[in-house]
Amino acid sequence: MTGDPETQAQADRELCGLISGLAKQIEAHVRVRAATLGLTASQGVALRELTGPMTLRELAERMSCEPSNATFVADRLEEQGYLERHPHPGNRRAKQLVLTPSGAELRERLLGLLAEESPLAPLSAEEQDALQRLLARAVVA
Amino acid sequence: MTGDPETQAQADRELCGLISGLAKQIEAHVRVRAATLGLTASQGVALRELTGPMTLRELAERMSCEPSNATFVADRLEEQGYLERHPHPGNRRAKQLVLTPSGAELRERLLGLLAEESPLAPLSAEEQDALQRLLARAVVA
DNA sequence: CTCGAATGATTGCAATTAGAACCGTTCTAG
DNA sequence: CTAGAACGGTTCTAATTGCAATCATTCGAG
Repeated sequence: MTGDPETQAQADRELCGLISGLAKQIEAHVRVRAATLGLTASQGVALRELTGPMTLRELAERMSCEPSNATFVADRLEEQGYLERHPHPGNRRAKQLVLTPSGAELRERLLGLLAEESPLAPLSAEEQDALQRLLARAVVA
Repeated sequence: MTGDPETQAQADRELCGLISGLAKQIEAHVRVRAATLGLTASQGVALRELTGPMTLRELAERMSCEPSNATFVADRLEEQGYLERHPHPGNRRAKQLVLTPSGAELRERLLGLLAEESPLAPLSAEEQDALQRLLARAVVA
């Protein structure tokens, strides 16, 4: 059933290329939409991932980047008045990132923009669901 | 059949996170393996994608990056004696990137390393095939 | 044939990003 | 209780990356 190692390795490489290509495509999609709101691509990703109050480390995790970079992005969002660093209840080391009202409103607008012409739109709901399950099994592993 | 827009949008966002996360995971995998051969992550990706002589633009396409970056990476590989820029037959603008013998040998070693513990290994051959088809439909679109 | 647009590659510059070092806080073994 | 390790965040620096401008070559309309 399993093909020879040579073919397998080649398929593996092609898959890597596809994943990285799609990731860049998604990033570019976020970039152009975020730009219309005066945000950079990473600010857009951060806003997208800020589904609620969370720690900086958690944001970094969701953004798939280093905490130092998340700090940088949070600084910018804070300067622009979209985000606040609150003391974390129960852990004096951590900070809780909280969207301001204008930040929450901006996020809603961004989500609306991102929903338009998503790079994943060519896939049906069922296909997206299948993709979700496959990826979930590969990641973290 | 299709769920409400709200749920759909949320699934879309989660999918974006998964894809970007897996892409970073693959990049990290390449990074550590390439490092053992004295290469950076992008040099590793370039070597992986250099399946044969190709133009710089084609390499950039395969690496999902800008041509300027591909130029930079090719410079490094050329300095290290793994790559040569040949005049392209039939198009004097283009250059043909060709691996030197030592470059080809290094590539083989890298491919061997990359095959070990691939982040995609948790998926069966059938699952990888399904993933390949789903991604191929989304990308380029 | 010829001129303007498009292509392939490179350069310089600005911005993003990762990595290591660091400080304060929290956890834990003894 | 009390080191010492681990954690969360920030800062600094270096490396990577993308973007705009440029040059040479090629293509295409007229």
